[in-house]
Parts: sequence; C-alpha cells; structure tokens
Amino acid sequence: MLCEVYIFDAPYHIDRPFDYSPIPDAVRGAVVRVPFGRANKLRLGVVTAVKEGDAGEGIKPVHSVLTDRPAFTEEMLGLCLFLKDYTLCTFGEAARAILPPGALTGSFNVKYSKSCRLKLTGEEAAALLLAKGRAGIRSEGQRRVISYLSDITTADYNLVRTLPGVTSQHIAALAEKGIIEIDSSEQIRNPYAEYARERDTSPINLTPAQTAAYSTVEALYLENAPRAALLYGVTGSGKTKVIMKAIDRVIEDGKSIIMMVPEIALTPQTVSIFCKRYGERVAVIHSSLSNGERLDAWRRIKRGEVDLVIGTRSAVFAPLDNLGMIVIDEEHEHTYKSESDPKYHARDVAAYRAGKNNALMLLASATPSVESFHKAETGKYTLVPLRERYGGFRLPDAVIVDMREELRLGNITPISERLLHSLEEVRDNGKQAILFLNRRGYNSQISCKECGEVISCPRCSVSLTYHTAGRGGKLLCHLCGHTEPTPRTCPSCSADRLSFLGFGTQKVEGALGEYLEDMRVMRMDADTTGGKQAYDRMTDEFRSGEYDILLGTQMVAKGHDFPNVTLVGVVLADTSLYLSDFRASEKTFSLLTQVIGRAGRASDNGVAVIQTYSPKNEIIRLACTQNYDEFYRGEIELRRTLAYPPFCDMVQLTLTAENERDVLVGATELSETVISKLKGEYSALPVTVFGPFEAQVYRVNEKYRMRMVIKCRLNKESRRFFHELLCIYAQKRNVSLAIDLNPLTV
DNA sequence: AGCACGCCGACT
DNA sequence: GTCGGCGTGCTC
Repeated sequence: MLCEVYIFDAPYHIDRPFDYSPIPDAVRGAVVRVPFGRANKLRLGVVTAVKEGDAGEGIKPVHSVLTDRPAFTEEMLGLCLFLKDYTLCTFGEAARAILPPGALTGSFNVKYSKSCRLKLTGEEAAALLLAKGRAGIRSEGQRRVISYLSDITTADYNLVRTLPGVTSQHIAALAEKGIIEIDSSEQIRNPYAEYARERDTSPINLTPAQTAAYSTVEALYLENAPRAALLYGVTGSGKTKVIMKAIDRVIEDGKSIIMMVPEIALTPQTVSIFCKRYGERVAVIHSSLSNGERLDAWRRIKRGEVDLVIGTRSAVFAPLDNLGMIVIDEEHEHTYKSESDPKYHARDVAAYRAGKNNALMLLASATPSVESFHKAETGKYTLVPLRERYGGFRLPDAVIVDMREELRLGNITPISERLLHSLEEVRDNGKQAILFLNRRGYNSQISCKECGEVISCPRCSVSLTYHTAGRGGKLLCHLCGHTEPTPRTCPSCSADRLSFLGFGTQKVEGALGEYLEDMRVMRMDADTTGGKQAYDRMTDEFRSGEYDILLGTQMVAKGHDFPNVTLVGVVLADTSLYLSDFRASEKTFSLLTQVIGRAGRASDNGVAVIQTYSPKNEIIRLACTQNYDEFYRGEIELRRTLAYPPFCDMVQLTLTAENERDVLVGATELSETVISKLKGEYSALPVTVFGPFEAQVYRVNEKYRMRMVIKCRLNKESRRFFHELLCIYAQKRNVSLAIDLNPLTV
C-alpha cells in the first residue's frame, strides 16, 4: 500500500501528491509529517489517498501522524482540490484559506486556549510574598509568571507562556505547587454571546409580495438538490425578512446555514438581529477576531454547536455538517473576491459547496452584479424579484447639480448653493443629513505651479494626499501608508508656488464648518474609524442625534437605518466614473443607488442632491431613479459588444520584481512565452492578448509591476496553459508571476 | 522553497 | 593548493 501526500509548504511547480509507504493511522485526511528532499527534512502534509502499490526504490515511509489536530474531512479535501484547480494555487494555500490561522503550523492542542488563573487565597498570598521577598526560592521565570498574574488575576495560557524567560515548565511547576491553577476547560470566547441574552424570536410577518418571494425560495430549497437563486430586492423591499424566513425554514428542517455579509463592521444591525433571533447557535466570523476567537468559533461549528454562521468571505469555508443553504447578502460587493492567494470568489466556492451538499445558494442584492443577473436571465439561477417597497418607503427626490455651472458662478467650494440650501432646510427642520464623498484626506494632489512637479510617494507611483492631522498637516500615501511632513516649497525646483488640488472628506468638513457653523458634523472615514468599536460608537452617536451631518466615504453608504435622515448629498459623483476599469459603470451605479437609498425613509420626504461635473451622464441619471433594469439592459449590451464578462473570462498576469530592469526584461520574456505557447501547443485556444503594460500603479512598496491581460474562456485546457506559465515562473529568481482569474478590477 | 551538487576568484 | 560565490536541478 502507498499513501499519497500533499506537502503544505510546497512551491507551485512541485505541488502534487508524493507517494510514501504508510504507517498505522495514516488514512485519507490524516495530517502527517513526512521526510522530504535530499536532507529528509520533516514537513507537514496531508494524506489525500491510500492506494495499492509497492514501496519501490526511493519511496520513504511516513514519519508520523499528528493526532492532536483534526484530520481533513472529505469535504475539506474536496474544497482544497477544488480551490487548487480553480484558482491555480497550491494545496497548502488552499488548506490555509479553509482552516483558521495557525491551525496547520501553530500548536493545535487544547493548550491553545487554556487560561492560567492565580488563586488569591491567604496561603498563596503568603507564597507570593515569599516569592517577592526571598530570591532563589523560585526561578526567575516562575517569579515573572506570578508578577504578571498578580496584576490581572487570570490570563490566557499562551500569553503567559510567551512572556520573556517563561517556559511551560515554569507554569507547570507553579501549578503543581498550587500557586496558580491551570483552568484546562476550554474557554470558549463568543464575543456575540451578549446578544443571546436578549432573545427576539418574534414571528416574521411578510407582505404578500414578500410571501411570494419566500415561497419561491422555499420551493427551491425543498428540491434538495444543487440550486441557486438571485433575490433581487429593490431598496426598501424587505429582503432581509425574506432571508430570515428562509433561515427559519432551514433550521426547522434540522440543517445549517452560512450567511455571508460584505463586512461585519458595516452591518452591525444585521448581525445583532440574527444573533438575537438564533441565540447561542450562531457563530460570527470576521476579520477583527483574534486567532484564538477564530479557532474557538471554528471548533464550536465543528462540534455541531452552531446552526448559523454569519461572516465575511472566509465564512464560506465554515465546517458545518448538513449544510442546507448559503446566503450571500449584497452579492455584488467586491469584498467577496479574495485579493491574495488563493484568489477565490466566495460566490464560486458557495456554488461548489451547495453542489456537494444539495444545498441552496441564495444571492441577494438591490443592484446585482451584471454577471449574476445575466445568470438569472439565462436560467442558471432562479430570479426571485422583490420590486415592491413596503411600509410607506418611498424614494427620495433626486436633484442633479452641475458643478461646472457652480464654478462658472464663482463658487469654488465643494458645496453647491443647492446642497447648502438643502442642508439649511435639514437644520431648520431638526433633521439629519448624510454626505458622501469617496475620497479621504484634505487635498488629493499637491503640485508645483512653477515646474509642474506632483509630489508622489517615494515607495509607490501615486501622488501623496494632504491630511490636516497634526500641526501643519502631513502628506500620506493611501497605498503603503508612507507619511512625510508637508513641504513649504517645491522639493524639485524650490519655488514657493505649491498648489493643493482635488478635495477629500477633510476639506469638505472644513467647508461645512465655515458655512454651517451651527451644524454638528461627524466625519467618518478610514482616518477616524480605528476599528469596529469606533465605527459602532460613531453610528450610534449619529443615530441618537448628537450630530446633524454624517460626512464620510463608502462606509456611510452601507446597511444602516437612520430614521431621521431626510437628505443625502453626493459631494462628487464622478470619482469612480472614469476609471479605466470595464466595471466602472457598475461600481458607480451600485454605490450611488445605495447612497441615494439612504434618504428614502417612511414618513418624511427625502431629498438626494447629486453633485457632478457630468450632469448628462446616463449612469448617474439611472441611479437617481434607482432604475437597475435599464442600467442592466445597457450594460449587458455593452459587455456583449465589447466581449467582456460574462461573455468571456479575463485573466490578469502580474509580473513583480524589486529591480526595474528585471521586470521589464521579464515582461518581454513572459509575452514571448505566452505568444509562442499560443501559436504552438495551445493554438486551438481562442484568446485575445493585451500587454505587457505597466500596472495602473506601476510601483508599490518599492516593487515594480508589469501586467498582461488575456481574454479567453476558462476551461480545462486554458487552465492548463496558465498552470504551465506558473510552473515556469515559480522557478525564476528575480521576478515572480501572479495570476488572477477574473479579477474584479482590470 | 530548501538544499544539494558543481565549476571559477581571493585567501591561509 | 582550499574556502566559497550562487547557477541549475531535484524533491516520493
């Protein structure tokens, strides 16, 4: 018999199963150590098959089976191989994506989340004094543990163990003497447990339209076969209620659910509603969990203590048994595509898992991605439309303001007369306003009027943004975070003629303070929200009326109910309109639609003021009336004519090097390789090749990047072509090649 | 990726 | 005469 073993840290070109002679327990899915390479260095891997065969020449035996960590289940193995195949990553990269961090390489035993506790009984207090008073009785390491714990009483085992000069022996010795107690019961940290105490299981009352949508979803679910539905629910149609009803139904059936949201921090209300409804059988997974918390959540799921997993992209891998449904809320959001290897789209992984589990994949959005809507149109997904707004919800009246005209009239501020007037109305009526501008900082560019020099980042090829933080302000790179003081004169020609161009949220904040000094403005962007707590606090403060205007970037557009908001202002609608990306229109439309929808609430007449330099732009006009159907019609025809997704696949090749000459030479070589392969072995592949050209941002973090883009149809054959390219480049020294299949920005 | 083997310059 | 430069090639 022979074991096939995948090594976890294998480079791309050798990532294949290797044969080893088995030892007991080396079964399919077992995590093993195997000798590898000339030096027989022990490496971690997983057994993917046990097969007939003799241990011939050169076959080494498996060294050991790691029994302290869970073996890979059939579904996990399948997912790894699926990811490897479909994103062209290594087995190890796939395994790392589907497991919680540290699970493969870190310690994966119970000690991981053990907690150390110091008991403060009289006896031990005396022992403590002894420890402090008489050196030599205990080792230095033990004294460190005691002094650390004496302040805080209890601490995580791993935290204590990683103190300088402290080993697990020190901790064990103290425990043996009874000075500390090691609480060996696993501490399950569930940061959302508080919600479980305020249970809200009130029945869900659906309108007739919602009932109809729900019935379609339920019927699909009951087919108990791989199914996909697109719940296309316009703003205010109550699609969350339909989703909840569906979740109730699946749970009632004894099955489990994954519900994905774009970003937990931006949807605290959604999360709290679900936690209150389903109590302790919910696990929440998101990016700001600590590794320990993540592992705890993963274990709870694995032990079958969870029916509903709510989380961001990686939640699609949650190890639920008996999966009945996977929901992807706001399915058009770009956060569902991973930017690092494996570069998977959660939608595709969800479709794979739904297929394996005979489950329903339910996509939901008010502005579906063109790809998904096209699949619904052509019958691959079942379209579940929810077009009726309920509860008196009405769309705001939208006004488009021509900013060119404002300039002509001499208004050089970022706030038009019309918007100023609307803000004053809001103030006089005691209401609230949201202002949206997709650009942070104060000025986006500083250039010299004398020599034309634009101040740019020393590490990246983008201009620095002026921020007002600190005295005199500073210049910040939005790509790598580099900062430098603001120069008084041009660093190139020393002329005293620097001009500050383009405005961001900080500048608008300043302008508001000048013209509407009696209105309280809360600015919310990446610079003012340091983490989830700050974000929650700020939205709470705004909702409770402590501020009149919420001014911010994308994050003010998402998932919040602010009942007192009657005005939404888009300070500049053009920022994403003229990107070279073929998805620019789609992005602009969905963002504007979302923002404008924020002013559409029940009782009051909402107003949306859209400022733009392109008042005739079709996309902006359609967003004002929330006319997705017409937007889609136009966009899909454009994509068809120009042969863009969903009518083809796009593949982006990125060549990176520290040395500029290497990247340029490398790009020429890459192009030659691509072309010769396409003329030779792969001449039957229909493709269009673009490039090589410099990446949009040529230099990032002191590395140079060249790109090629290939339009093709992804299938077995074309994947094999890209696989071969990666194998060639995995062996090169000065350059590295990354391949992104269907990237979200091209 | 590692880690070997393998052929050419400045050191005891 | 050797120590060591990193170029190429392999990993069950």
